[in-house]
Amino acid sequence: MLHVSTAIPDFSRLKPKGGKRSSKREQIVNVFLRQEGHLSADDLVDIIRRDDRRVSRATVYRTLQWMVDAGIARKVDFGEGRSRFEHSYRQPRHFHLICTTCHRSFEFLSSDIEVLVEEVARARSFSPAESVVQIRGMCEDCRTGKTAAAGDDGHSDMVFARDALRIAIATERSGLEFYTRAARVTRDARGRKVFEHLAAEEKEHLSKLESRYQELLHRDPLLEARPTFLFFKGAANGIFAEGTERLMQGNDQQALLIGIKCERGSHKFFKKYGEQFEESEGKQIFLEFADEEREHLDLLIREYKALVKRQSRPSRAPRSSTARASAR
Amino acid sequence: MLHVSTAIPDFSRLKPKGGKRSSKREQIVNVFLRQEGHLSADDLVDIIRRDDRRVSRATVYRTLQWMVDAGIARKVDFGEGRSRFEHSYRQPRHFHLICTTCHRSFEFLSSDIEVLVEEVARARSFSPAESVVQIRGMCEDCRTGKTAAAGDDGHSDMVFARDALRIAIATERSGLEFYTRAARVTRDARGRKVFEHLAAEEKEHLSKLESRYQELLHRDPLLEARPTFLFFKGAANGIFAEGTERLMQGNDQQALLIGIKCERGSHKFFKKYGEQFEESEGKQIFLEFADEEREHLDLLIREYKALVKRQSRPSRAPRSSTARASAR
DNA sequence: ATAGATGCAAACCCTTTGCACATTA
DNA sequence: TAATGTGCAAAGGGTTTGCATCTAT
Repeated sequence: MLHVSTAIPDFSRLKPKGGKRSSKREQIVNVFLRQEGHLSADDLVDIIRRDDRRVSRATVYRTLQWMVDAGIARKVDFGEGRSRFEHSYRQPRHFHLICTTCHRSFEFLSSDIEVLVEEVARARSFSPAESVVQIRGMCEDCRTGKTAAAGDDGHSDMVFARDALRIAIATERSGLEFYTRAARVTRDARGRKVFEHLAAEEKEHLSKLESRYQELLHRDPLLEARPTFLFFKGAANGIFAEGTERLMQGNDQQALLIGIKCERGSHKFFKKYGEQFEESEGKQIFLEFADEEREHLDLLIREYKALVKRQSRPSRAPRSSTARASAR
Repeated sequence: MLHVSTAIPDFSRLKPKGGKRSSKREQIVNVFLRQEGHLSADDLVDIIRRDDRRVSRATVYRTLQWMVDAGIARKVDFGEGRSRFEHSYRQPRHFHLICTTCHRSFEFLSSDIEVLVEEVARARSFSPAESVVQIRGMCEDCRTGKTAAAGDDGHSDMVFARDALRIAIATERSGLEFYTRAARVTRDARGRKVFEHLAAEEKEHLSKLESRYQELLHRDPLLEARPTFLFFKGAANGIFAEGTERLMQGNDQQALLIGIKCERGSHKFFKKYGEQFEESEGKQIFLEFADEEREHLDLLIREYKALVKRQSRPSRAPRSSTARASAR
């Protein structure tokens, strides 16, 4: 039901230490890459043997080790007493929901959990290399007694793109709210104009993102119902929301500074994750969004500098100190 | 270096299905309970054999299984290809930092991570039974090349009590801030008095908690430097902070409602965790704190009802709208 | 020709089990 | 006595390895 990996990268140059080409290894690698989900060594042996009976178990084990070294595969341990292997080229580290009844596993990413994990590690002076987050329990299918659609989940690129768009849209919305309010509370005419300009841009880009989202849904009408893959709550809701709240308490200069801080946080976040992901529509969305935030950031910085310059001049505009009692 | 388990519960009645008393099993259980940290079956065999050569590996495995069934031990899998076992009577599920260099492991608890994990599970209609969070990397000792103090960390009850106190103090502080501000913005005289009363109570209890904290430090001067075990950021900082912000936008009635919501959240949180923990000073602190919050909650509810009643009467008291600028 | 890949079977590691014997209720 | 615990050795499952053989460069 879920589509097969589309863009298989050139793994031939990924050889760990210049191994030789060999038909068997390539065969095993190809079969592995064609599979979705989390395979045990035995699963892979079975699948390989369907095509070619004369492949030894040892070769499969050796090839799996080779793939791990080459960065093609990642070894995961679900506590079953044996290892499983998943593709590692397509996406960075991620977390798992593991059904202890049907033994299927489902992937998700959570920047929020990652942030907390990093905080814990820092607090304990620990250098984290790899984090394992596994939620074990019973999946919906097993609970409701549905005929579990065989195989693992193997999240598709489209779900990834959908979630990336949702996060971008949520961020864009809170950015729009921020600039709208900033424009309202800014007294300096030029500053207000900047915020109005940015609000207009956010609005335009928001509608672009929304139509892109619709277009995605059009490609797969069932897409919206698919389970969430990216849990990026903090990023989607938090970055601008906090700034918006702080807007009321500051002057024009501070409003610009808050905007700068928000855009910088947003830019860094989307860039960081965008770069981690492998080639995919979701990655594109993250990187494009990072670029847009960067542009806003640059504009805000320029305006901030200009404002400081203007204010430091002797003939600076008089500051109004009336705190408007806006609708409360 | 870290103290040995103090209050070993009566595990003789914890027998899974009425097993018989036997010297060997008791011997193994006692040795296990005397150890700190995460032992492999082999570790345990070695230790047992130091006392008594005539204990078979099979018996140790069987006894470990028995302890898991009895709730004395918990099996953990650190992905080493073998199981490890930790005490399970002292604390509920927790997470691990695992040093892949020296193979020691360190425990921590994070309600914040737990909350996120539950959110993910809910979003994917998954019934979580058990969550595994492992941060793998390099510990401070290995990074700085210090002579790693052998053995695992085995967090002590005192660290637990210290962290429980810290969380209680942080919550108390933000509660104090909440009531102080609530008293300032409340127009209704009786309502104001309630908030003032609660603020005074929080202040008093705060100083009690602080002196208890000092007393704990006095018992172990190095305690403050020990690494954090409880990461309860959201609980410590979040519950009242949000309410404090919302205070400004509401009327007296809403202030009471916000207070009720905060105290209820706080009470539920401390009760939930307090009940999970095994007998210890930390558990006591959590439960005592939960009780205090419950009292506040009840008071607030009574006051809220009284206020509603008064306001619904025709001859209601005139509202004074003077916001007292109390000592700030 | 030579380094590396493969197949096979044996070895390994951790863990469980069958069975005879010992211990406890 | 009946039920359960223990030791020993064997078996089990997953994985690795030694070695002879094969295959690409």
